[in-house]
Amino acid sequence: MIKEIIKKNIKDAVGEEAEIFIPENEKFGHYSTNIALRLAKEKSKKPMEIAEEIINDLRLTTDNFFEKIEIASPGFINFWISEKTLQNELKEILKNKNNYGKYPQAKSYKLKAINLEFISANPTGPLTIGNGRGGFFGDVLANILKFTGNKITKEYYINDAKNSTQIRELGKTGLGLGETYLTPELKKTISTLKKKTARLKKKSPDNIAGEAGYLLASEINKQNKKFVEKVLKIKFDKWFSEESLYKSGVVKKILSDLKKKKLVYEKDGALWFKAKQFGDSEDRVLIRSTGEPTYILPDLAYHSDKFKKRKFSKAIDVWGADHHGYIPRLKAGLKSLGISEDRLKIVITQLVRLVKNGQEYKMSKRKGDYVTMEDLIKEVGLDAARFFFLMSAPDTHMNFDLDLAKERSMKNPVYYAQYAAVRCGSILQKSKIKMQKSKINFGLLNTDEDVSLMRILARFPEIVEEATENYNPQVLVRYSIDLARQFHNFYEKEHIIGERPELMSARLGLIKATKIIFEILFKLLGVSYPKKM
RNA sequence: GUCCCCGUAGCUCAACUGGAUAGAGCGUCUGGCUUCGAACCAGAAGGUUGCGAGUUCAAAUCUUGCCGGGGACGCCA
Repeated sequence: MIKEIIKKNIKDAVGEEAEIFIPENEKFGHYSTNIALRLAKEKSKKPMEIAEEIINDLRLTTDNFFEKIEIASPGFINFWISEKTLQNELKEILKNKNNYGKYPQAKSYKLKAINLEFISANPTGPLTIGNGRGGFFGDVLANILKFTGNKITKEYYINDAKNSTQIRELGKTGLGLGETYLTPELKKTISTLKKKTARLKKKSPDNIAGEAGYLLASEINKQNKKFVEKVLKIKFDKWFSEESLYKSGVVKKILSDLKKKKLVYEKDGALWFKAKQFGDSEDRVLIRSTGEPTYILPDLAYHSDKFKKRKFSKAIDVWGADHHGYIPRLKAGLKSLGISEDRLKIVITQLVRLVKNGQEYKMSKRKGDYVTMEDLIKEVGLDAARFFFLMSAPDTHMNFDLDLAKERSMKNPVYYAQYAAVRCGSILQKSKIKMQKSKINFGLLNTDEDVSLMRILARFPEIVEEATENYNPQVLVRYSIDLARQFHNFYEKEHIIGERPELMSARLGLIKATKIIFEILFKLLGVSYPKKM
C-alpha cells in the first residue's frame, strides 16, 4: 500500500523504485522508506524537504490506515500501522482462510505458464543428497508459484539416451563388460535384467551397450520415481525422456535448423556450433568425431520443445553447481534458435558438504561409500530434512552435520514451528465449547503481545510476494520461525481461557488466524501439521 | 593461466539487494512448570563483518589490491 501511495503521489519518483523496508529498531517505525534520500540528487533538493512534501501529500490520502508518519534525519520517512488496520487484517485472515495472501498486491505482477524442471537425476544410480536439495527447493518453489496463481508444470528430465556415454557405460556394466561402480540397488536390477540383455546381444549387436543401458536406466528410474513420490512426497506432472527426443526426430530437426542458419562448421572431424557469436566464451562441439552428439544438442531440442512446442512463457531449471559452466552454452544455443534468454531462469544449487565427527565426510561412489537421500531421510525424517535444506539459500555452500542432525534432531527448527502450531490447535480444541459466535471485538487486543502477533500475521502477504518474485522459498522458512517465536511469546505472557468472555473470544480469533497462517505455511513448505507432538 | 561463488559471534547461518545501534539458532552461564502442552519463555556473555584503499549523506553489501576456501573452464554429463 505504501508503494502504491508513493507511486500515485510522487510523479517525480518515476524510474526510481520506492524501497520499503522494515527497520531493525521499532523506534524507526513498522515500515520505512528511503525514497526522499534517493530523490535528493535528481531533484537537487535537501532530502528532508522532499520528505516533508511527500508526507504532506500522504496524510491527505491515507485516512487512519497509519497511526503515525514521521520524518527522521537524514531523510527517512517512517510509518506506524494503526491498530485498527491490524484488526481489519485479522478479519481478512479469518474471512479468506486458506486463501489469505494468495494473490500479491503488486499490480505489475503477471500470471504465467511456467515449466519448472528439477532433480533430473541421472538414471544410473540412487538419488544423492545434492539431488534432494534441488528437489525440495523445486517442489516448494512450485507450491509458492501455484499459490500466487501461476500455472506450473513440474518436470523431471530423464537422461536416458541410448547413444549417450553414461547410458552405454551403464549398459556395459549390465553386460559384464565394464568396470563402473555397482551399488547394491544396481546389482539387484542387473540380475533381473540378465535374460533381457542376453536376448539383446543377438537382436541388435550394433549398440548392445546402449540398448542394455537403456533397459537398466528405465529400471533404475522406476526405483527413483517411486522414491521421489513415496518418500520425498514430490509429485511431478511430467517425466520427460531424453531418448524420446531422438525418437521423434526433434534432435535432427534442431541440427538441420542450425545448419540452415549457417551456425555450424566442421573442424578436426567434429561438428561445431558457433556459440561465441551468441555470447559464449568459445564455440562448442555438437557432434563428436566419433559421430555421437554431445549433450548440448538434445538439450537444445528439449528446451525448444518447452518454449516452441509446448509454449511455456517461462522455464525454470534447477541445476547442481557442477553444471554452472554450462549456462552460457545453453543460453547461446537458445538465442540462436530465436528464444529470448530471459525466458529461461537457471537456479544453481550449491553442493552439500557432509560433516561427520567434525570432519568433512568424503564420499566415493566407486567404493559404494556414499550417503544417499534415502539414508538421510531414514536418519532425520522428512520434515526435518526438508526444513533443514530450505533454510539456506540454494546458492550457498551448506554443511550438513550428520551427527547433529541425528543426535539432536529434536532441536531442528521445524519442531519449534510445529510445536507453536500444535499449541494453537490444542487451545482451540480445549475452548471449543466456550467459543462465542457473536461479533468479536478485536479492539480489545491491545497488549504488546497481542499487537506484535497481529503485526507479524499481517506481514504474511508481503512474504509470499517476496518468495514469488525472487524465487526465494527460504524466506517462508524464516518467517515461520519468526511467527512461531512471536506466538510462543504471546502464549507465555497472555492467558486465553479464563479471561472475560469478550477478551477471550477476541484472543481465540487471533489464535485461529495464527493457525490458518501456519496451515498455509506448512502446506507450501510440504511439512506436516501434527495434531500432537 | 582465464572465469564464477564464498569469507559475518566458538559452530551453523541471517541482514528485505546501499540504510539508522550487524541479528537468530546451537553451544556456554543465570532464572522460570501448583496456572491454556517447559519440544517453551526471560536474561547475560560473545563482533575492527578476512586485511587495506576508494566511491557518498550512508558500505557487511558497490569498485579495486592482497590473504584464505570452494567450483567451472574437455570431442564427460
